[in-house]
Amino acid sequence: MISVQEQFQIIQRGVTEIIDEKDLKRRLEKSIKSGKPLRVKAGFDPTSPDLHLGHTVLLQKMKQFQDLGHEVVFLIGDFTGMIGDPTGKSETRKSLTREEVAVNAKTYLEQVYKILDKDKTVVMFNSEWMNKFTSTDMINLAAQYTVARMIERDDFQKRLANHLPVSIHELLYPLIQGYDSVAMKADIELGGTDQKFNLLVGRDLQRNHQMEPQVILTLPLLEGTDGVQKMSKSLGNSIDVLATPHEMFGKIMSISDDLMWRYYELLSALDESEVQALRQKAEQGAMNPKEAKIQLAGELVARYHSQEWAEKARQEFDSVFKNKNMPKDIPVQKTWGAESKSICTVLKEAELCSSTSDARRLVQQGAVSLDGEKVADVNFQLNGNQAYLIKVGKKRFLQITTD
RNA sequence: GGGGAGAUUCCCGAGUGGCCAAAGGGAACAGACUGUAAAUCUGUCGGCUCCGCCUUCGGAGGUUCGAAUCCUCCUCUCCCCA
Repeated sequence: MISVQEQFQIIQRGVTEIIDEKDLKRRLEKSIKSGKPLRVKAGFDPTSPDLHLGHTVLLQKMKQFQDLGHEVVFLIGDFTGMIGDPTGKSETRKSLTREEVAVNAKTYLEQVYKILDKDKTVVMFNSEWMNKFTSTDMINLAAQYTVARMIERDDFQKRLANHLPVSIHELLYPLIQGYDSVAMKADIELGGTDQKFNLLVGRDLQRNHQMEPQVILTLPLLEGTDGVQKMSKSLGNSIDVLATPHEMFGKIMSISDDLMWRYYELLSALDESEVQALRQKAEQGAMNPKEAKIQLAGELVARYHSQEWAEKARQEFDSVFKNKNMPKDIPVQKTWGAESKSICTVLKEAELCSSTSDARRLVQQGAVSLDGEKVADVNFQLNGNQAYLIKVGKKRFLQITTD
């Protein structure tokens, strides 16, 4: 059994805040003595079923707990998902239907096991206990918190200050999340820094239920590819865990140099000191930052696919962007009939651009080429029954074949 | 219940009768450059049979030669009073 100190070292790494450290150590000690693992809770909203790198910061931490022999509970907020967590939202989220939630939860789990140990993971749904909740129970729960305390929360404060709506049911969200901790007797709860308030409510409610309050661990939020907002599917700045090797590699290569270091810090398995060393080298010009980025992209692709794919993705990237070759897996489409079609029509029909107008603009900007020749004329006609290689911008390709 | 403010193109946000497909910023896309799809600079950014036409400014009507801008009703939101 690993000692308290050693466990603490591992747990504490990369964590923003631990409330409360002493509690955590005490509980670890108790766990070692009794041989009873701690129950670690992390809740997920089944709203956006695609797991991205932002989620993995938390999942990696969960994995560490698993490796330390604790019981990790992946809690799917299928009940709360119908409310929609107001955290960090500038507006009320739309509620999901039961069916949507169910489908999303399933998709979610499939992806989670890319990181967590499937056999060791306990999955719970909070509808398990929340569906049994009566209106009376709900009122009793709501009675345990005051409005003043609830709207202390940052998100509510901001929205209130900006004259944006806050619905009553949103105030219930932190309460239900907190009650989950009571229902499942959580020892520890993990969450992003934006979850701090909700996690604290869990402690309060546990106390009210004569339980020892859970220890809470907050983890930093990963910024999306834009480098500013937190990674989220709905903001379109995410890198999905299920992204293809090429896509994942490419997206990581496209982040800014500054952001790369942040990704190193939060995602890489490298030690802090190793990252520091790398950073120094790059900043002193002893190493091209591009190399550091390639290394990072390779590491992550290898983690979610394989070493082999990482290598392939790197070669492909070099080939396409460094040596300006054509990518290998160009989408192929059969030619149409005998009649000729204008270039813009072809681009639009092949969904290489969103509209004919868009196609015209691209042609006018010199972004479109045909068999390596730039197309300058918006009305350029392509013959039917003829093979072509179309390129739009740097990354959109289409091969038209005759057979 | 009473009084006031507001809903604008992907997002934020100007615009209060024609000069508005609608300022500015962000995102996105393209071009140049480059160490890469970084940074920087430039351009584009409703649709179409594209130098012209069509459809947008919460919804439905109306006034007007002409409305995102004025009027009426409706939906939603915020603030103040009770």
